[in-house]
Amino acid sequence: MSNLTQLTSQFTTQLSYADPSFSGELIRWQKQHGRHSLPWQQTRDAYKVWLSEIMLQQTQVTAVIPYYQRFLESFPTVQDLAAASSEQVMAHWSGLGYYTRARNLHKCAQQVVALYDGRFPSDPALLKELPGIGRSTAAAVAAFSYGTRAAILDGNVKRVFARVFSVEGFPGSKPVEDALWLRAEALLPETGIEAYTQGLMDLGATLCTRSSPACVRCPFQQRCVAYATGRTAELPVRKPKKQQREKQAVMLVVLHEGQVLLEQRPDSGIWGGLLSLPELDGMRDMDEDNEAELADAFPEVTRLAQQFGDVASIEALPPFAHVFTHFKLNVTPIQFNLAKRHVQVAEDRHVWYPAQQIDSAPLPAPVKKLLQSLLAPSLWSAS
DNA sequence: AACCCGTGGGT
DNA sequence: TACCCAAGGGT
Repeated sequence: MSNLTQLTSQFTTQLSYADPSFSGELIRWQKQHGRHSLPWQQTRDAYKVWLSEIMLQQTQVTAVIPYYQRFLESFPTVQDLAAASSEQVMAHWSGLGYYTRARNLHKCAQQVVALYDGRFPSDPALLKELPGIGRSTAAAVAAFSYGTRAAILDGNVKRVFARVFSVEGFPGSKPVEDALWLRAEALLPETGIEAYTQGLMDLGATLCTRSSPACVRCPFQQRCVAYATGRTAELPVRKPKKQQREKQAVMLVVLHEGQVLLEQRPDSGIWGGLLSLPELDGMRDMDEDNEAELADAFPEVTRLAQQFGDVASIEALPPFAHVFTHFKLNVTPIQFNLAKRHVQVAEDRHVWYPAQQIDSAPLPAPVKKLLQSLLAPSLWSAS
């Protein structure tokens, strides 16, 4: 195939995706049936739009709302966020997951202040260069804040397109995603980008849901190939599953006079940049013989605890499991009550944290939950 | 290009 | 229960 033929073919393909009636129907539907009173709507403040879009990455609306409100109360402007300490930002994000988002959020705020005098650019190409903003988030921020004509492609859009146009293949794979981007660009309306973009999200979130979609109320019922062929349950194609691994960790709960010993985790890897409980030798791959291994670990973990002070008593706490997207972590917490605390070197990653402040500490959700149950107010005086 | 990165809710 | 997956980005 000649280069010219190839170009012509691509161009023709892209043109064939275009269909003004698609955006027209969606915009009409969004204005009448879409969502209009989410906390980050009814504003064109790019800071608020951007904050909501970052929080909503791979995260459901109901989970985001309280975090969004707390963030705005503590950091009303991008300048406030840029000036905040890293620990303040991480503490506000604690429990929301994907903590790289929080570090990038902080970096992004600082860059917007330094490079753009606190005003987010309206050009998606410039937005995409900022930390934590990819192609889809850049388009959403530009569209909602400035009315810029740009295409999003999130999970909602992938699901709607996969069904309406019967797009085969896992939407996360490169070739399928490329094809979906082509459609997303081709279907953009000439005007009304805000209602159109919101409409794609609303349709996917409220009607065209993963299971039992409300096709009877769908504006695209007439043109939906998956509906016509009874394949809404098969599209979009599921992610190919791979077998999950299990890991185990022994966590130390070292207590002394109402304070608990915490450890700063590295920026990369699981729970990056958060505080957490000290662990025995990191997280280990699970083998068949983990009970024996745990028994072996007891003297080892005791020696570790003795680095921090004189151990007065030891108590095995109930083990629990935490399931991640890609592995399952079995945690064995062991409590050490210290009679006397050793002096710490200044630059190590350990910190004594007051039990009263656990609620606002930058901790992973399961660790915070464990400490909250353990360090209930009535027990503060215990050790 | 495929994999890594959290948590909570739904089925 | 175990599995799926949600307003994705970084590497």
